[in-house]
Amino acid sequence: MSDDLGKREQAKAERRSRIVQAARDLIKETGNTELSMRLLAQRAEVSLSTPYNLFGSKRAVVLAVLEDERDFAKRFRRLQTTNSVERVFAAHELAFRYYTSDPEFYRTLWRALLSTTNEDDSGLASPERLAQTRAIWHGLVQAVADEGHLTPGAEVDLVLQSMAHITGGALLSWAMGSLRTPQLTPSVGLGYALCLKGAATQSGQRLLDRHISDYQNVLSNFGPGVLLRSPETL
Amino acid sequence: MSDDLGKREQAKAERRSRIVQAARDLIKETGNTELSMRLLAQRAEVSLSTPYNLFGSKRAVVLAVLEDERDFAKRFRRLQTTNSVERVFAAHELAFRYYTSDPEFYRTLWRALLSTTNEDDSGLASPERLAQTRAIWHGLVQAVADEGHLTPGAEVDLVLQSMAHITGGALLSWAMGSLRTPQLTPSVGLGYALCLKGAATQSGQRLLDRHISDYQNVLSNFGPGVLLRSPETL
DNA sequence: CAAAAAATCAGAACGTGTTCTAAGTTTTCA
DNA sequence: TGAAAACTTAGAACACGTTCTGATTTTTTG
Repeated sequence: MSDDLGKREQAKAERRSRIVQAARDLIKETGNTELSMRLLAQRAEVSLSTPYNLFGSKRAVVLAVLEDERDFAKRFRRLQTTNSVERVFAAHELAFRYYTSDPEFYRTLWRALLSTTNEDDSGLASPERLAQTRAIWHGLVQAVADEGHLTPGAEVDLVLQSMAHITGGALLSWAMGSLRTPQLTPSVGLGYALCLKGAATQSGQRLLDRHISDYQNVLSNFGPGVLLRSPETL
Repeated sequence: MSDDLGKREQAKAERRSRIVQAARDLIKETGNTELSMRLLAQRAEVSLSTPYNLFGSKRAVVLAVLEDERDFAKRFRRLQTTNSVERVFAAHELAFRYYTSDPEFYRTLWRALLSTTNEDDSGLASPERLAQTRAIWHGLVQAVADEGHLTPGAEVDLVLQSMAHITGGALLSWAMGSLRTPQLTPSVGLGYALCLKGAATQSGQRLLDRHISDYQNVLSNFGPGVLLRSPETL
């Protein structure tokens, strides 16, 4: 009776979390095997219809698993570094540690997101999460500009967009198997550094050079056996 | 009898091309609607099994449509510009003119490639085509380096990789609806320019600055209504 | 020319995501 | 308390990609 959001809503939330948890467990167990909605329903002890009532599609369920798992914003807050440039790369490494710490899991997740057809536009994350991480990254790069490391003519939003493309492209290659897990973080980091340096002042360029050579060294150590895709993807 | 590759092989090639053509027609007609294998077989006047015998999967058929449609290498050869930097962007605009000239078609194609599960690794293009376009782009960027526009320490292959990620990420956003068609080419071009400038010498930076401001101007004209994704895609 | 090899064919079948219907069950509300 | 609203449920159904079978046709080959 003194429930905050009613008994009905509470039961719904409980089913929701049971579904998300079952989905996560199934992905972690079967790994490569794509999880099926029938199996998921069985595991979560709900009917096949229920996930569709509560989430709308398999894609939405997988997305919920992802958002349940990753709490980038929280971890990000306890990030302290000397200058804005260092903070960008600390955030980057923090973000990608999720993927590299459990590659099988996140690769499956990412693949499931890609494979399910997106009738509307939906994108690859919920609007709220999108806005949140976008705000974080905007703040990070804006700080670089505010500290005088970016050319006044450079538009922060456009640099961010290039960085977003690098992220998406790298994760795509990674999910498809063209990019191996140890290369993922440094490859994206190098891309960030190059883009930023392309918009940087001399002081910024100096700070970025160290990261560029660091990432380059890591990547070069993989030797010529590295699988590379041409810029002309299609 | 005097057939070059036997009557049987010839008939196979004929069926192959009929299937590819039917697939292209169906995509061009129905646009948004994903083409179904049953409809495709009916249209190509073959049985449902035949496309699987000849191509192996729907993904492979779509890929064949793509390679049939795009002949980037051929068009690329008659590209003449003053210096290596200009040639990079001329090639870029040439490559993306395919997509922007028939957005519906290529978006559907690109989506079909993403949606079909890739059990092995296969990537997003056939190995031959991949090697070909990769060779072209490697030559383009290597020329920039050879003309002294790139820092000696910069590794061409790694710059190429960043550019490849930008391409993939942008096309992904575009296919998912986050990036609109008029923004596609300038957005990728800006990314290329930033990455290259990040690895460029002063002479190279001067040449790239013009492209950067050009692309920035185009993109700024779309106003603040631009849909942007954060670097933290997931 | 006849046997053998190769490919296509129609059609059924499997598992998939998703939708729908016709019951049940449980909460809400007057 | 009792009616109404909200949800879940089991189960069938649809279209899809893909695989398989057995019969048929066509090309090669000796």
